[in-house]
Amino acid sequence: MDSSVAADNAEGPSRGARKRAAILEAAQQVFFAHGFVGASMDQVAATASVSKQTVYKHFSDKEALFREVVTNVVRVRDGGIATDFLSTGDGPIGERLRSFARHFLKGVMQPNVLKLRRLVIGETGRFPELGQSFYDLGPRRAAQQLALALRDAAARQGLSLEDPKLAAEHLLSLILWIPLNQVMLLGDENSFTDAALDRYADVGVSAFLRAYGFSDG
Amino acid sequence: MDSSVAADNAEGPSRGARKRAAILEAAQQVFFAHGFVGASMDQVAATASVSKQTVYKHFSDKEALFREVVTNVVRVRDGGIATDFLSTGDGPIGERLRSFARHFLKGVMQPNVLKLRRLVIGETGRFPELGQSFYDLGPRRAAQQLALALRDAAARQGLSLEDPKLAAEHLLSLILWIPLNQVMLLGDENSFTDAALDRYADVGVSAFLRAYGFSDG
DNA sequence: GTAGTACTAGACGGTACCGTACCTTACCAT
DNA sequence: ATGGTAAGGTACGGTACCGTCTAGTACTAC
Repeated sequence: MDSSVAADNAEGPSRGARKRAAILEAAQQVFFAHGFVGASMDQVAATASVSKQTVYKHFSDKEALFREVVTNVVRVRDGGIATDFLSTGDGPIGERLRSFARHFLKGVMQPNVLKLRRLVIGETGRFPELGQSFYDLGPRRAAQQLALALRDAAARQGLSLEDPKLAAEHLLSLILWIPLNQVMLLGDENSFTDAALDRYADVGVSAFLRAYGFSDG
Repeated sequence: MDSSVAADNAEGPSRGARKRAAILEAAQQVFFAHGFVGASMDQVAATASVSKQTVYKHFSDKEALFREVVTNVVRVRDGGIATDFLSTGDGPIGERLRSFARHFLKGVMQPNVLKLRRLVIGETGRFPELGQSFYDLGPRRAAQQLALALRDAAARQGLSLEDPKLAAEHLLSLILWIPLNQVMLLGDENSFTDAALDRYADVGVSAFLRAYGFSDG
């Protein structure tokens, strides 16, 4: 009864949309846990508390569901991570970069993002276009935005970066590599405390500032 | 007939050993191409030109074969990549690091190593200990050796690195991240020419030298 | 209330795969 | 040459899974 009230067509998403969302969430969970080949559609249906028929009414087959899951997570993730560096346009460059680095690293190291990355890397052979999407909307976009910001910041200090894109990617390297490589191979999603991640971000930024001649002020 | 002559027990490996090697190689190929779940034992047997019975005579089951394949590749790979930096103990630090970086990056970017990394990352959930092995014998060992070398080199220049391990990992970050992240997600094993890789190695080393105050001489 | 749509539950055909069993064939030592 | 061991070929039991089908049930709209 509650459900029918909640589904009052004034604002609530239609039942179809709700089922669809439940399936997507369940599929995400199952695919993240077992990979594409290891996941079964029965398992997805059971996890979503939905009949298999309904799954196939919303998604034509396993591959389509998988693609939808991945692109969905990429889309959601993308909104949260990359955009809010340029918004903090003022202040000393060191502080701005540290703040960006901490936020970015925390975003990349979220369990779901890690699982997604692992999944995409593992299925690169079967779904090349998903790796492309992930790369374009993740690292590539971040590097581009960062490159612009770095060029401006450098100009404001009277420096000129000869290759802002490279500088941006070096900064990302210094921030991400150590914890990300470790967690990718060792697989424990929760092995880093927030404080440890902040520390990696900070020392990465410091090394970057030294390498590219920014004065920290 | 030739085969029987070649198997003359003076020096040739026994038939069993040869079959075993053929199975391992075939399994490597099949696992690399399709992942653990996606690979079938029939396919392995067929690729090795061996009956399935023989496969199961040498390896108790699919998991054991998989473990053997991975640890085997890790062992082989390990011999080739990390060890020969300390051997070039003399010369200017910039040159030594550049030479190491080029060699190391080329080693890491070999198709088989990339496929192995992708496989290990993808199967971290099912085989955590393989990720551990890969990490210990790969990045971890390299970072440790590199840390020692960097500390010595710094001392020779009158510098003191407060955290040589961190410096080593920053160097590896700068060298590896850009091409490795790209190829992991985009999946084309041959997308970088040797010259492009050398360039990534060189600019990474340069940034490192600037960040850590080494004089290039 | 009633027609129509979305969903549930379970079964099924077809296929693929793991690991084993059975029997035949090639090889090696004596 | 001959017996014994390793390997080949193949079929099989059991299981799991995908995608479909059928039949019955809850919900929505008029």
